[in-house]
Amino acid sequence: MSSRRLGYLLKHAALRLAEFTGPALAPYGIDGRELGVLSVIDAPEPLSQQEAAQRLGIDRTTMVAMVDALEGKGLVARRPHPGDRRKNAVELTERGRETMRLAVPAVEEAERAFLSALPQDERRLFHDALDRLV
Amino acid sequence: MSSRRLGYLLKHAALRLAEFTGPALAPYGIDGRELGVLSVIDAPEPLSQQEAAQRLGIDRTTMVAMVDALEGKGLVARRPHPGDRRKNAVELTERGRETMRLAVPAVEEAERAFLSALPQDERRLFHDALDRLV
DNA sequence: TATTGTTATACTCTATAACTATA
DNA sequence: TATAGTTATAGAGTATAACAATA
Repeated sequence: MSSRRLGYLLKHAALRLAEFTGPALAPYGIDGRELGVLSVIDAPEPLSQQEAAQRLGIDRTTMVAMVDALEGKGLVARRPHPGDRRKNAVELTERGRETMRLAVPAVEEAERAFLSALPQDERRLFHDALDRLV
Repeated sequence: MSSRRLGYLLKHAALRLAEFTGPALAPYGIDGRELGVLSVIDAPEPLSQQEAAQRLGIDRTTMVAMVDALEGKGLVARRPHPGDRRKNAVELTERGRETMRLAVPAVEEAERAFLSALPQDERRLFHDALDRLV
C-alpha cells in the first residue's frame, strides 16, 4: 500500500520517463514536446498554428515559439494558407519527415524501457488506462 | 490504439487530475504540493527541512519557500532541532494537523472521481502500476 | 466585429551559486 | 572542511493583453 498521492506519482513518473526519452531524442536535436508538435503537424491536411495548438492543448502564443524553434532547425515550414490569408499552413520539411522517421522509433524504445519495470501483461493495460483518463 | 505519446498522456493526466484536486483542496487554503509537504512533515520523528525535501524529491531551496508559505498560514512551525543547531525541526501545528485530517479525505475523494473513468477493477491496478514506475 | 499570428510582459516552478551559522 | 538554511538570481514553461493583418 502506498500513501503517495496520485499527483505526486504522475509528476514523478513523467520526470522518470523523461530520463529515458531525453537521451533517446537528443541525437535528433529535439525534445519530447517538439516531437509532439512534429507529430501533430504530420497530418493529411496542413494545419494552422492554432489548430495544431488546440490538438496539443497548449496556448497559441506557446505554439509561436515552438514553430519558431522547429523552423530554425529546418524541420517545419510556414506557408501561406490557401483560402485564409490570416493563417499559416505549418508543414513538415523533408528533413522534418526524416527526423520523425528516426525519432519516433527511438522514443518508442525509450517508453518500452521505462515500462519494463512492470510485468509484461500490465504494460499495455497501463498505457490504455492512461489513455482513457486523459 | 492511441498514437499519443506516453509523456503527453502523463502530463495531461496530471493536469486533469489537478482539475479535481484543486477545487477539493481550495476550502483548506492549500494546493496539492503543499499537502505533499504537510504529509511528509507529519512523521513520527521531526524532520529537518532538507530531509523533508529529499523525501519529496525537491530542492532544499524550494523547500524554504514551501515552509515559508505553510508557516505563514499557521500550518507548520520551525523549531530548533535538538542536537544539531544548524537544522530546523519542522513540525505540524495543531491547525496543520486539523487541515490534514480534513484535506486528505477530500483529495482522496477527488482522486476517486478522477479514476472513475476506469472500470472498477482497473483503478487499483493503475495506481499500483504507477507506484511501481516511480 | 471576430480571428490568426505575433510581441511584450508576467507568473509559476524550479534549480545553481553564494552567504551565514553552525558542526 | 562540510552541512543546513537562506537569499539572489536565472532559466524553463506557460499564460494574458494588446497590436497588425485579414476575414
